[in-house]
Amino acid sequence: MRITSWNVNSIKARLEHVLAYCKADKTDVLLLQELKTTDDNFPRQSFEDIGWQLATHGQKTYNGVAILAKRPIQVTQVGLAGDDSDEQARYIEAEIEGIRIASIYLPNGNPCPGPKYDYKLAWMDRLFSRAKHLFNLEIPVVLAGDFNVIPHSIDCYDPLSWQEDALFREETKSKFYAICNIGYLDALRQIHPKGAYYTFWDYQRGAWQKDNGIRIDHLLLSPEASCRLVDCNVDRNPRGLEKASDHTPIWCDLTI
DNA sequence: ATGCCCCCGTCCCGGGGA
Repeated sequence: MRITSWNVNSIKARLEHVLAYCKADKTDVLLLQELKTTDDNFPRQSFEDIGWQLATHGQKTYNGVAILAKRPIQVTQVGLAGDDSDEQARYIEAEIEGIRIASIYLPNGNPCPGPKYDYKLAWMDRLFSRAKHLFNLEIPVVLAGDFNVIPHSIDCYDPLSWQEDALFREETKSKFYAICNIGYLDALRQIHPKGAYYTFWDYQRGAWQKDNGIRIDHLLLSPEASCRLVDCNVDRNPRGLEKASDHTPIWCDLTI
């Protein structure tokens, strides 16, 4: 089973690209981030028409996450627990074919320091709690999405210039490592220990043309999932299309 | 030090993204 994560930067602006991806049979499960629309305005019918099922957690203008699949989706969580005052739509989780799968849009956190960075760190603490809870279920778990974290220097075209950025500073990485250290495996690095596998290129400064990218979209696997991991990679093709998202899909294949 | 580019919306500018 192939599981793919893609920050589409507006589902309405990217609808044709995403539909084409589904129609081309590129994946079995598609996790989306940055829908930038409400559940009511999500183009649900377009996907149902091609036989896909979907669960969305959207909001107006900003954020928004979704889980799309050819198989039945049993939603297990909408929104990230731990702060009742948090109204940002950044987490949805479901069970598909016995695998617990989360679509995650972790806060950016810039400018840093500041309230947005404080929100990012608090959100990461809440994600840690959820990740630990899921880990203890001893089932296959895939935590996937736009983590807005550059894990290591190898994941950045110019690490020095990102040193103090909210995506790469030590406090951010520490909290990301803490989640990994529960026992989750970075699927991309398990399959490809070395080399640049960027998932995001800025629209500005010709970043795509110069391959000035960063790896911030990740697939984290619990032991029950990682023992089934057979392949993982970044699909750079969608980033080169006209009217592309600034992110490109990352996928992993699990046996059965 | 700032903007570049792109998306959104009580919409032609400003907030947010990363």
